[in-house]
Amino acid sequence: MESKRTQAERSAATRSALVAAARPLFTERGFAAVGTDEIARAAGVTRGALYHQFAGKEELFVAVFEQVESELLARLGAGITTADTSDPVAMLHADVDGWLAACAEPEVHRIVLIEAPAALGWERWRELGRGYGVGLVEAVLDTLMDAGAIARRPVRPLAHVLVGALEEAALYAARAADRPTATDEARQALYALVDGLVLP
Amino acid sequence: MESKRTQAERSAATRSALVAAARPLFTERGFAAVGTDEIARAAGVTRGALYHQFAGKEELFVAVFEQVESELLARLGAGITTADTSDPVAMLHADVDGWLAACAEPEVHRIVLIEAPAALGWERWRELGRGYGVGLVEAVLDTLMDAGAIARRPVRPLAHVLVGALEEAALYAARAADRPTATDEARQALYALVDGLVLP
DNA sequence: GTAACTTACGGACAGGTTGTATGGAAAGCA
DNA sequence: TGCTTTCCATACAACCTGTCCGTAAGTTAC
Repeated sequence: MESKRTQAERSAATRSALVAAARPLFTERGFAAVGTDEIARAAGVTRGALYHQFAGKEELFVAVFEQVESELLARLGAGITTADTSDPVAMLHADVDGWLAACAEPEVHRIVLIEAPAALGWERWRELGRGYGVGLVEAVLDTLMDAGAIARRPVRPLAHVLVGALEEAALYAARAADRPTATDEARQALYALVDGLVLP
Repeated sequence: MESKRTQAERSAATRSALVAAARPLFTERGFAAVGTDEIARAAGVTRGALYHQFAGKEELFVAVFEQVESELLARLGAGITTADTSDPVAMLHADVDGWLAACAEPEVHRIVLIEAPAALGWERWRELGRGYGVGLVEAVLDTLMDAGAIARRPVRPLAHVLVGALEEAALYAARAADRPTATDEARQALYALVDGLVLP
């Protein structure tokens, strides 16, 4: 019976139902264009439940954002930790490829790259993202600097700049009319950029 | 007398008053957080005038965006056209410096980099920006490719990726607690990136 | 110059949105 | 079982956007 559910289970079910309902709506129409009533109805509850579980619409968006980000991180992290540093160019290229492949999903580029910075503000977006994308790039750079493959320099700013390049490349590729061609163009541009970092 | 103003003058005055009023409001609080009534009152008119002059709030934002962008372009273009291609590294570094200096203004990074992609959608943002930032970077790259300073490759994707890096660097620098240090870190990171493009 | 017409603007209205307050149902605890 | 706390639905208040209509200012025709 449903009656035997514990409070924690009830809350968790409602929260995940709301996040699951909001996720495709935010992906397709953006944060501002979709209302809380539509989300609640899609989740099979009312706005009352939404405002009980989340401080507001923005906090619900944060939950969606973190879900997408953590999935993205898990996906990229798996490919990165298995690389070896003896061929830094190949390693960097593999990372670029993994990123572009992941960003082919509309969820990532719409929620993570488009809506989040405006809905949350750039500062909070970056703060949340530090543990994700930027942190990952920092780890890669740090590994390669330790291995002597690229010049030692402050990691964080370089990681930020690279993340900016990666994000823009992903958007360029994802929104183009001829997506395969654009993806390849973006890939080559990123290759050119990261190859320049590797010491001869 | 006011009575002798022509219709075109009246419209132009109202439009520029609205844009001038909206610009600092959007800069400080963002597109979504400031209402049309507040803008109209700050401009000394009513919402009726706003909706007569602009199709909607979004179109007013576009007018603000284009004003900021065109000022930015004029500022950067002046420094770029006077450079010479004999020293490509110095030329690229000068461009980077000019960009970072321009983005120190809150108007640029808030309106152009944060609000615009979400308020207008990434596609329209990019479309409007093609004539501005991306176009400028394309011009620089094209010049250097013609001069043989960097390898010939598709210009547009590389320009996009670089613009992404430039934008993220500007945001990183502008929002840091210790801005001078962060600006220098961002500058060095961008130098490392663009230096890697220059042929030996 | 004035009459007919177009453009610019102010005020009021309808529709929809977020966030809150209130009441009841379900679960935890004694 | 009785009492408290948590969870959720409904109703409500305060917005905000976009539209409608009336009026005033400017333009054109006669």
